[in-house]
Amino acid sequence: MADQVGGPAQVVLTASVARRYYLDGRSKVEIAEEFGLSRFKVARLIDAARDSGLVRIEIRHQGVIDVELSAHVQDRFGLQHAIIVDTPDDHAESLRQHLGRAAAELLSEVITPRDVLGLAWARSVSAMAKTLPRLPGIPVIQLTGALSLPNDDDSSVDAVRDVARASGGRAYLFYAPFTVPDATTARALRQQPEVARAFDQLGLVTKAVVGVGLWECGQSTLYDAAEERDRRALRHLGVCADISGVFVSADGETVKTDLAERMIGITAEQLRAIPEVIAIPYGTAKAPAVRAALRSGLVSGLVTHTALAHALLDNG
Amino acid sequence: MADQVGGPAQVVLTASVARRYYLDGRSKVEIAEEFGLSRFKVARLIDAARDSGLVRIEIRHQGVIDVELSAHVQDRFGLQHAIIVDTPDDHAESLRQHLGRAAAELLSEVITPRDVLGLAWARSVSAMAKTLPRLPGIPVIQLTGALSLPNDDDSSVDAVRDVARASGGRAYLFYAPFTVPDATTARALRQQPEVARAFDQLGLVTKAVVGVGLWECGQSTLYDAAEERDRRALRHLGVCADISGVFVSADGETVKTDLAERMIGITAEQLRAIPEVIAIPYGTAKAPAVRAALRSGLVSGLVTHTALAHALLDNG
DNA sequence: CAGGTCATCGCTCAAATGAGCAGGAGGTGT
DNA sequence: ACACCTCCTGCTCATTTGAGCGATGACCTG
Repeated sequence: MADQVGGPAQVVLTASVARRYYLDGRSKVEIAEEFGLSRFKVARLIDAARDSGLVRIEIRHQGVIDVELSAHVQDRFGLQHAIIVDTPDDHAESLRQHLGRAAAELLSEVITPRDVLGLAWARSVSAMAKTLPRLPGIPVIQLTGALSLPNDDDSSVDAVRDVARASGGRAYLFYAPFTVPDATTARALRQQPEVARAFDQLGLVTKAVVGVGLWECGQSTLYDAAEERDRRALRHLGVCADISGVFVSADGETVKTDLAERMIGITAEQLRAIPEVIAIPYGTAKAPAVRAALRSGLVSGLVTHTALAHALLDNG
Repeated sequence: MADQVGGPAQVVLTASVARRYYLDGRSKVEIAEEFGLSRFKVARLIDAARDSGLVRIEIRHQGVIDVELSAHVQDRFGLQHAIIVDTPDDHAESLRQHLGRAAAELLSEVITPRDVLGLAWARSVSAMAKTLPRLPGIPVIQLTGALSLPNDDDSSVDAVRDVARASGGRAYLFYAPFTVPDATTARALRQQPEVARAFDQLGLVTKAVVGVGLWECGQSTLYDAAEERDRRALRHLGVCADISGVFVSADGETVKTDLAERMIGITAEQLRAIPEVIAIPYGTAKAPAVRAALRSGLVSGLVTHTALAHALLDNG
């Protein structure tokens, strides 16, 4: 890698040849004729130019996406897509907006007119829905009920409606809570025409966007909304992450729970049947949950920020 | 050139492919197999990566040589060699040393065991001789007499002796002034055994190093040493530059002068017969003289500094 | 919904390129 | 001086790559 090109005349010649080749896009044969050299000599000069560092090639992106890190994460976890946004993560709201925008761009890029889109309830999914510019006219299916949050004007329904409006396709939405006190109520709700109609479409969903929660206080809206009994029960069952209501252990196994019977939402089997599931997690604290989600194989796409990506790689 | 790569997934894919291709040196076919693409797709991604600026290729040299400028000058004036040294030009002595070092490197690079080297009298040639590391055992011929300079311990003879010592070859040197008062004395001096022996070799010289002076006060040691009559006479003859005693007009024509008969040195014809003549001019004021010298075709190699190179190109 | 327009894709064929090899020049040690 | 050694050069042949083409599909418009 040290400058081993030779004397100054050699350096100048090498630089000229390298310029013609890399910057002007000439072929080595052309260059050989121009300089009166053999094409082999030209090839060796160019090799020397690269080895010596006289030619420097760098790949970088001036946008907010860290392409190297994205590729690394994608490769490391065998994902179909990984978008790592280089953004400060001190403010949750702005972070969510940035990730939402990136996810919206990703979605509008990968969606085709033949797709059927599923949306789970999550604040990051809502953020995405708001910045989504325009989609082909595809059906949009609501995957889960909604949890009402204090200081929050979004709901799962809004996201589905927003996206369906952007696409011009049909919206399968319903108004129902994510969790109810008992299994009977849940069954009854699932019989509701709107809910049933949406859930009938679940098998057709080809792409979905979900959130990921860590089964700890403040790291999952589902956890925060649950009763203490359920929190403990699931923790004892080894639940580490919830993927929009589907529970997963630290080693990536799905976990069957009683709570599931009291929920209005997609099941683990149905989620696994979706070819592409994009998650939009944020916050380094969630790293164990994201790791579990990635291990489970339920998630095939990831949109997140650099800090969480590094956390994933450091101990992944 | 604007980012026209597509969405974020595309950007990440393109970056990965570009990395594999440019940084890891994989073939496009390999990359295509690895990513499950056609090799055409890979090629188009790589093209897009270059066009969009995602891949940036730059050619630069961390040494003192400005390779781009050197190549430009070499091309512009059709030179065999051009070495432009990027060095501050406020101090003549340090400038001379830098150019001398560069010229020494150039010379030791281009000289072969079959060459016969000619050295003219010039301070820059002396500077070169001092830093010359080692050469093949070749003959070294003194091309001109010497001018004694105040505050200067060098002479043409020293340079020839230094270089001959570095090469281990034979030195054809003599002790004579560059100019004498009358033609008769000059003829007599040329009959001197040492001088005659050196001049007999002139036809064999294959490479020479010379200085270039501008025919103005302070820009040519020959001018400064000349009498006022000669200064004016040559100016009226249109002399612009002196190339180690060979006079050239601004449009590059050699100029016959009376002064030439009173000089001990190489003639225009003899100089032209030398396949490679390297000049080491410095100081932006000399730009017109250097231009004249390059136009004359007598000089085929140039070692100088960035400021003079820019001056040459600006109005060349 | 039909037809036009545009971009994208993968193909063919010829040119460009790389890996490895043999010959030769220059340098070196005995 | 001689043999040896190493570096450099240009070659052959197989692989890689690029230019241009037709087909496909998405989007636009009437």
